[in-house]
Amino acid sequence: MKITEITRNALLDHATDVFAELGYEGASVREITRRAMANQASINYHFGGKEALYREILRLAIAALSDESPLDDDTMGNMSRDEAVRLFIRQQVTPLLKHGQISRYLRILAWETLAPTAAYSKFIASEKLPILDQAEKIVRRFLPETAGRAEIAVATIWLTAQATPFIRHYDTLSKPPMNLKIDKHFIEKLATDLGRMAVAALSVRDTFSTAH
Amino acid sequence: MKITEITRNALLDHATDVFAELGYEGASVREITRRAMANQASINYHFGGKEALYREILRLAIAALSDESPLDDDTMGNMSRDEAVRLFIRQQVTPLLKHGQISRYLRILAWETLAPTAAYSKFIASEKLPILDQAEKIVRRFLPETAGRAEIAVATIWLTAQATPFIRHYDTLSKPPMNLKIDKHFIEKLATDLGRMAVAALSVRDTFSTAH
DNA sequence: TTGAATTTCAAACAGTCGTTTCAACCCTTC
DNA sequence: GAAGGGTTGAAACGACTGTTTGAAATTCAA
Repeated sequence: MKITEITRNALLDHATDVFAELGYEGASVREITRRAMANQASINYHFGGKEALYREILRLAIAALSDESPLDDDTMGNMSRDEAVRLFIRQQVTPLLKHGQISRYLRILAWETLAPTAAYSKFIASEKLPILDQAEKIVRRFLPETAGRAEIAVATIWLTAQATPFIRHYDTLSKPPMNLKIDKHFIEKLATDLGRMAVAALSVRDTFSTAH
Repeated sequence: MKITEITRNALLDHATDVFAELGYEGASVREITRRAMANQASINYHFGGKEALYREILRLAIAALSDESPLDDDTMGNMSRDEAVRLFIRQQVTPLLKHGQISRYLRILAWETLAPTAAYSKFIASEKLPILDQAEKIVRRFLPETAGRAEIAVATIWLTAQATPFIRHYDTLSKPPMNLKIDKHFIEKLATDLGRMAVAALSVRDTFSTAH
C-alpha cells in the first residue's frame, strides 16, 4: 500500500471515530489529524476540507448500511403478512451483529437526526431510503381499508421504530451492569421475539375496527 | 416585574430555544444574548456563565417532566397487568399534548443522550429516573418465571421505547407532507392503539415459553 | 432629589476553529 | 543518481468561542 493511501485511510478511520463521538460540529480537524498521526493540513489536501471528508464518510455509511436489503417488492408480495413483518424486523436487527463495524456509522446518522448537516441534506435529497415505504406496505396489510392517513402514519412509524431502541441502547445492553453478550444467538432470539410481538401487535389492529 | 427579572427570563427562554436547536456545545453565548436582546456579558452576570445557565435550564426541564407520575407502586399493584401497560403507555404519550411547552426540554434531553454534558451527568447522579424500574415491574408480569436477564432487559427496553418514536417524530407528523393535527383526540387514539398493541405484543411472551 | 447599589454596555482577552501558505521532504520515473 | 511531481510539515491567517473588565447607565431607597 502506498504511503499516501495509508494516511488517507487513517484519516478516514479516525475521522469516523471522531464524527461518531462528537458529531460534525464537535469534531475538530486538529483532533482527527492528531489521532491519525497526520498533519493538520492533510485533510484539506486529501479531501478538500472537513465537509468533503464528512461527505465521503457519509457515502461509506450509506453504502455499508444499504447493501443488505433482501426485501424487495416482489419477494415481499409472495410472503404472508406475518412473514413480511418478521423479515422486516430481522432485517432491522441484524446490523447489531456487526456492531463493531458499523456502530460508528449508526451513531453518525443518529447525530444527523438531531443536527442535520448540509452535507447530509444534499445526500438524502438524491438518495431515497425505501425503509418507510416498505414499512407502510407491510402495515397496510394489517389495517382495515378504511384506515385514515393518521392511522397509517402512526403504524408505519411504530413498525420502523421496533428495532431502533436496541441499536440505540447497544451499550446499555453489552456493558455493565447488564453485560449481555450480543452474539449471533442473542440476535436470533431478539429477532424472533420482536417479530412475534410485532405480528401480535399489528394483528390487533385488524381484528377490531378502530374507526370512530 | 423588575427589569432585571425581565432580562433574566428572556435569557432563560431564548437559551432554552438555542440549546434545544443546537445542543450545549453548538449554542453560543452571543446567539442567546442576541435573541434575548441582552448584552453579551449578561449571562455571566445573571447566572455566572454558560454552564450555570444550562444547569438552571436542566433543572427546569427535569421539574417540568417529572411532576406528572401518577404511576406509583401501590396503584400499579392494584391494576391488572393489561391496565398497567395501558396506563404506562398513556403516561409516556401525554407529553405530546403540551408539546409546545416542553418540546424544547425533550429535545435538550435528546441531545444529552447523544452528547452528555458534565452538567447533566452530575444531575442524573443525584436524581434517579424510575421509568426503567416501572417498566421492568410491568414486564415481569408477562414473562414466565423462568425468564432470564436478557429476556427481561429486552422486554423492558422494548416497553419504554414504545412511545418515544412519536415524541421524536413529532415534526414528521405535524408538518408537511403529513400535516396531522396533534390534538387531544389524536393523543387519545394514539394512547389507546399503542396500549392495545403493547398488551397484545407482551401477551405473546406469556402464552408460549421462549426458553430453550 | 440625592446617593449608593445594581444592572447594562462596548471593548478587549485568551483560546480554538477551519483553512491557507510555502518551504521541506519523499518517492517514482527517467 | 538526478529531476520532477506528489505529499508532508510548521506556521500563520481571520473568524469564532466563553469570559473578564471597568466605565456608563439605570434602578431603588432614603
